[in-house]
Amino acid sequence: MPIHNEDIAAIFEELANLLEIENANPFRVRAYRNAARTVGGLGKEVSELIAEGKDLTRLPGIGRDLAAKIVEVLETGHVRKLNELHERLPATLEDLMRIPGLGPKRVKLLYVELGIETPAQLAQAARQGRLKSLSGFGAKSERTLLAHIAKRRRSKPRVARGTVIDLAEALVAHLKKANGVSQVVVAGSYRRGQETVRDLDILVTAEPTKGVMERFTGSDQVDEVVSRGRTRSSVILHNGLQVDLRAVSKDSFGAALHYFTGSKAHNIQMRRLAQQRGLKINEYGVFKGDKRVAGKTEASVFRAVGLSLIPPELREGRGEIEAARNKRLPALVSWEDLKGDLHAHTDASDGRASLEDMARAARRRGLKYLAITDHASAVTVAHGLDADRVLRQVETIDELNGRLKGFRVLKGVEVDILEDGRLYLPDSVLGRLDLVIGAVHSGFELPRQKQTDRILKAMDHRYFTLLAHPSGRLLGERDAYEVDMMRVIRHAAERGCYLELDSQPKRLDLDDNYCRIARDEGVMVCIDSDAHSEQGFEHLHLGVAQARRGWLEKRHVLNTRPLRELRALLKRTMV
DNA sequence: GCCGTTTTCGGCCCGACTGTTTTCAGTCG
Repeated sequence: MPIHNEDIAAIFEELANLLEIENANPFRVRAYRNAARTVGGLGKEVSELIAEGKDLTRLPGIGRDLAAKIVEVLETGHVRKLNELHERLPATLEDLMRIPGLGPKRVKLLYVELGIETPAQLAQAARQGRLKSLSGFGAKSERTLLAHIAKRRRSKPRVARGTVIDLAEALVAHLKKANGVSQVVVAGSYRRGQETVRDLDILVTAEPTKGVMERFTGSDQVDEVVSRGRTRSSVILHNGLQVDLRAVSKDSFGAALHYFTGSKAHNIQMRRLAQQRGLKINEYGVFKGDKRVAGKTEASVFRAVGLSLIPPELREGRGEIEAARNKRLPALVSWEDLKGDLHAHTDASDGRASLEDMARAARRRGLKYLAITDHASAVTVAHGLDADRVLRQVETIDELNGRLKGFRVLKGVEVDILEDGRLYLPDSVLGRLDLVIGAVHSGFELPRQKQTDRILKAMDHRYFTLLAHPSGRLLGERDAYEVDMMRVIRHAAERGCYLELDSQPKRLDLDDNYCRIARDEGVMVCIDSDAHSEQGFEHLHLGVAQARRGWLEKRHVLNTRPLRELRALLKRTMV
């Protein structure tokens, strides 16, 4: 059973929780939390870094002790330190910690004074009115804890960012109508373009703040008001999503926007940097003593600590501050850079619009070319094309290109990679096309080695150009299949083929980490819509955000090239 | 437990809101 970074992060997080309950040095606790965040947010598997001979103590927040514990987990699957703690504290205390309103101090009190170890025991004690005997607990605590347990409102699952965009924009429009409001921005992981979000953080400038707070907590979308203050309120919507609102003055807007955009790791690094320069950063500004020296704009905050503005998508504490300091920030790819789209479907397979309608919709979006890549598949649910129908579509495209001005439809196919690595269509057909996208649509359960070999073999095919949605994951629905992505990326580099970044809200596949690795390994990424309708091209915005999170510049993205250059790149040099 | 153009000790990011208090601890982001 391979140990993944998330497993190590979970162990460190549990160590932090249990140590906190034991009243350990809070900075020691924080060290475990920082390490969990570092390992969890790492692009590569730690096991891989070790295999490459990298020194783990060079990772931020990882020193000798924690590096040794990481190795211990990888080698044995557990950490002795955690086992020791479990001899004194039941593992189920973690479940209690996840109940809103319960932290280490109160969990410890519950356990030591009342012997409560599980949420069920807590509920029973609350119903019997026994919690009131503890200092810090009252009748209100008993009621709210019971409600939380009944609703099972634990840590909420993350949802795909693409599925909350409409909601976020509706909330912004709603708040803009409140009295005294001038600016409304969704900050947080949403603004950083993260593929999934746990909640929405909305920042407003308002004077006074009363009107906007009332309008926010009184919205008919709100199921429950968690907290309501003068500058900060928190609600849970009917769909379960938590939304936090923060109001600041205009003078603090930049500092607050920076602070609430995060990420946490980025903010901590920024504050350390400020400290080193004798400055203090909080959400109201950058301060030298009592004097505010910056804060009206985000740029002013960065400038105050000697940095140029770091785009939100990079603010993950993955080296962006160092890059800014060295004036080596990437010039990130943007929506305007995209010249075309190499992955779209028509009603010939599982799309909803005709070939011509799709082409015209792409042109309306400002694109110069579009590859039609219907499914060629044994999977009948997608109405896959067979060889004859592919060839007939080739003729239709030739005819359409004769009529379209200033736009080119490319002939392609999304062909199934069979379990043995062969492609579903014969060379006689594939050779007639401008590009061939290979995709895994079956055999998700193959073991890692077989899955990897299967994909590598497909990439060796003389007509293979692009690997579609390389991991196969569906956010919130299906995990990625087991595959050695490093070998896939390196093989793409050797064979001169490309990797797709599929922009579908639930795919966003490649993910940001592998985009960055592809960049480092010299493999170009293609940001595709995988559109199944005329509206599907909108999703390219999501793909661009993901690419930016992966530090990709225009030159790293295949479909930023004009048609002539693209054609040259699609001609495989290796055979 | 980590970390170092004020180094190997003595610091460690910062503030708002709630409930239970009577001046604040605990939790959260």
